[in-house]
Amino acid sequence: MAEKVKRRKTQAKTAIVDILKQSTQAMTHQDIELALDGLCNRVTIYRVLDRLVKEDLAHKLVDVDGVTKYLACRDCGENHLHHHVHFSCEQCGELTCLYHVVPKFTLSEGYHLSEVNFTVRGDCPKCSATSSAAE
Amino acid sequence: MAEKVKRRKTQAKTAIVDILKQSTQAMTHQDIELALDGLCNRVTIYRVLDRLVKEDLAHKLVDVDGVTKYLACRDCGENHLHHHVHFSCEQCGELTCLYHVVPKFTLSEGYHLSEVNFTVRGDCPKCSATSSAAE
DNA sequence: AGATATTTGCAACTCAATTGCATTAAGAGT
DNA sequence: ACTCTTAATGCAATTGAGTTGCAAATATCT
Repeated sequence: MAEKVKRRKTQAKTAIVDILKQSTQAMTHQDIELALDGLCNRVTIYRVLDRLVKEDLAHKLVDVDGVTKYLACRDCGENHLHHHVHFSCEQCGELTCLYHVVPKFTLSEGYHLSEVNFTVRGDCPKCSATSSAAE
Repeated sequence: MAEKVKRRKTQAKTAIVDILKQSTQAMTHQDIELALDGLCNRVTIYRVLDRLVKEDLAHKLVDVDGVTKYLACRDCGENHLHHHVHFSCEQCGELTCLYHVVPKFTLSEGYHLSEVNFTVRGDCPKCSATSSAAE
């Protein structure tokens, strides 16, 4: 069932992993394409990202507004799940992980959990500090 | 700032509201188009749905996999926010509201919350009952 | 019924993401 | 170092969701 595929270390893959690791927030395909500055084709980026997700080197997550973003696996440790809150700032658009904020909830009998996606929208500390004068 | 627009009760709007109200789960644009069976144009559905969301008659929400779905406003009461958990079944693909499951969490200082999207993936009671024999 | 502005249909368009296929290049074996 | 196998890439074309501009239709008010 589990297909064994030999992965290769390529220029594109290395570059994309580096870019993701350097970013503190989730990046869109476009962000990555821009950062790569023509190093490889658009399609290759999609394919590399898919592979990274399969290899548990990156997370793929969807923002509140439906935008797909990627994030390097970092503090995930053994559980690859994203149990913590993702914060999506309405002003600067940044999507960051609040690793320390883990919501508590209980599912009813019969529900089997496999994956979780908690996204909270609002103003991040930086932006709410800036805009507080305007209110 | 708040534009006052006179809304009209049209055939398409009435039909779409009915369809959404009859469904126990969130529906995609495609689901609705199918249910309408040619009653109106694709574009009209998009526009009606936008209006319904503006009028607080429907919710627009994005599934874990990035698929946009719509849901009739029902038990929302005064707060239109979706603080409860949305459950997305991996097997049957249904997206339902678990109104009684409200996660508890605390944001750090400086974060201002405006909207929340909690989606949990896994197997719903129906599907996990069916597939339990296979394991 | 008539005036007016909302709503609709149509066609064309944008944008993200996918696919097929020929070519390139990892990396394992010799 | 050379060869072989197959993963990875580039390119062009395609799909599918969602949007836009504009003319025609129609709901609502007087």
